[in-house]
Amino acid sequence: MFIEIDPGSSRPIFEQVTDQIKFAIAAGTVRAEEMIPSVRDLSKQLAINPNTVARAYRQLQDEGILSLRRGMGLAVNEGAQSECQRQRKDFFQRKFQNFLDEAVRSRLSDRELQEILDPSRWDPNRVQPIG
Amino acid sequence: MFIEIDPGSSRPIFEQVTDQIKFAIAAGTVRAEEMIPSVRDLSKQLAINPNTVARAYRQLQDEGILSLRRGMGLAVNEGAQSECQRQRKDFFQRKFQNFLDEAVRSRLSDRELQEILDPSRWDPNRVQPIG
DNA sequence: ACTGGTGTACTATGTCGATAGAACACTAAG
DNA sequence: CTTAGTGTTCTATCGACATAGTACACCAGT
Repeated sequence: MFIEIDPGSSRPIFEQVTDQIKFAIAAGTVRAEEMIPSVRDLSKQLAINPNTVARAYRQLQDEGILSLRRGMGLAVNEGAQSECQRQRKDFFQRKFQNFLDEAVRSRLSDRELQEILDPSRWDPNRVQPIG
Repeated sequence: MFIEIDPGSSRPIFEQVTDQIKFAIAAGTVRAEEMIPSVRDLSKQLAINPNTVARAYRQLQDEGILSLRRGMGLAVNEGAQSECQRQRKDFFQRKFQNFLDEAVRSRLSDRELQEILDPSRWDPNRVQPIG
């Protein structure tokens, strides 16, 4: 499981963890019935506090994504992948809509918006999927 | 000057204020040599603490966007509009690039991304410019 | 001079995210 | 049984953000 954390982001770290674990499940990096990294392992890998990871794990249990195997760790639930795929799609849908809304509210010109969204200006090599 | 604050956002309120004032200057809602609302007026209008507004104003002075008229208030500087337009363009450019990067990193499929970005699915009436 | 309106500075309080460290109950493996 | 590794819970501390309230120096208008 490969996760990246941005400490400078205004988004809380524990939410970044829950997001990225959901995305990993949606992508099939971890499949149903498989175990996810332990609280202590992931906290060392990401150089963050174990409590922060534990908080993310607790929330994923509350959402029904993960289930506790006592003494073993946490496992991905059966229907989790399709659920995470739905949430991922919704996550980016909402994010892009917020982007458009804010652009309109700040009176960004159509010409400027078109330039920003122009696919021919994207850099497909700037970022690569993790894993 | 019309500004909207989202108290639930993880982005600090004082940064939301600086952003929106820059956007208002970029849009020409307030022009050079004009005064912006007083600390106390804007804090009442937005229902936030005067100290929060003061912090935003102080930062805008440090950036050279506003200038102090002692006893009067703060005025928009001469070259502020073009500067704010540059920053606004850059702000949304960066925001959209982050959106794309995060989508790629989470392995969102090209088909899903295309659906989200499809202009024919936008709702042009959902949001209106402020002012 | 006086009043009222500017921005600014300061202390105190509360919330929230994050860290640090300890302790607990549970279980697999030796 | 012992050991080591699970997740969980708790207290304490820190920093950033926001609020509340007060005080100050400055200036326009009357």
